[in-house]
Amino acid sequence: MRVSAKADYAVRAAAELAASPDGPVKGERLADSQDIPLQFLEHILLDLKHSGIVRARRGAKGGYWLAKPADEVSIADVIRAVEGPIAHVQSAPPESITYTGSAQELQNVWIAVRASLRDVLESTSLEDLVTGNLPDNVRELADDKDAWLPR
Amino acid sequence: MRVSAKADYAVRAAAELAASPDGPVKGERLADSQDIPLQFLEHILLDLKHSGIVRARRGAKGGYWLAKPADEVSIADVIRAVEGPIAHVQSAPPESITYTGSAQELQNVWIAVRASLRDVLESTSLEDLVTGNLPDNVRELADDKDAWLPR
DNA sequence: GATTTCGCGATCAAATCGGTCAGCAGAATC
DNA sequence: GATTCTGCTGACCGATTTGATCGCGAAATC
Repeated sequence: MRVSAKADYAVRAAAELAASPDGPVKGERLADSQDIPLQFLEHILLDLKHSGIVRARRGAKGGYWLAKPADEVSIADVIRAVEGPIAHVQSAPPESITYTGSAQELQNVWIAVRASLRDVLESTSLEDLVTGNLPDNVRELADDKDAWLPR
Repeated sequence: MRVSAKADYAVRAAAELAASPDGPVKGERLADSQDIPLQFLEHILLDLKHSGIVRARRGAKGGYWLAKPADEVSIADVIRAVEGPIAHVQSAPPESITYTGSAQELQNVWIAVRASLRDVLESTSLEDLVTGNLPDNVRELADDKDAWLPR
């Protein structure tokens, strides 16, 4: 249940792209501005490219840019591009697992977990992220004081 | 963002305990009924014991039982006992991370992610799980047809 | 054709994951 | 009090994942 460095980096790089007016942005600039190891970032950007979130051109004047408008790319899209499915249990999707005995209802819980993650990550676009205009449901969750307490 | 085998096992074993009328349940029976490797399960049960969720007695007539009523133990408690904090980003709690530039709002998103996970896992008790009587918010999420679709 | 920048596979050290082994420590039974 | 049962615990293990780095090829620009 943790967010990997890779996913975190990916979202930050994508945000940086979303905030840059069109035209290619060099990998190095992304790495600098978000303090991400350049060579690692390049692999991440490659993943993003493979899943159609980003485009790239080489050579001088080359760089990366978003393949779609920033309001059509969700944070979930970005995470999936680098990490695969968002909420797997034992490496299998929750809808494919069945439990026996007293744990029978557990599948519903994992489904609910995935749904609640999606509610946040799917509804927040890169544009929401860079403008600070988070969707109401997300803002509500983040504004709850208890949400900031560790456990 | 995945649920480990350990966490899955832990919840299932705890559910089995919650469903068993008091009196110690042997590790072997838990392992059998939930199809978990016994020796691995014993480590898990030890974690649960160390965090005060379970008690145990050795020897003949020994076994494990819940230290508290099943409606006072949440699934979140169980997961935390074996996996540590529920939603860390790069191994750090989201409230301790600060982002710069275009990613400044990202912290709020991670906080919201954690909050939404808590909404599900904290509100569901072992009793809810074994009776199938899931909290309304959880049931609502699980009943959504879209929640069952892979992505 | 020189330079710049991405593309991508190979490699790597360290950590994590899922699990087994073996031996010790209490509790019950005889 | 000896035996048996069952949990307690640390050591260990192979495989995978994580978080990178290196090196070289391929495109684009000048």
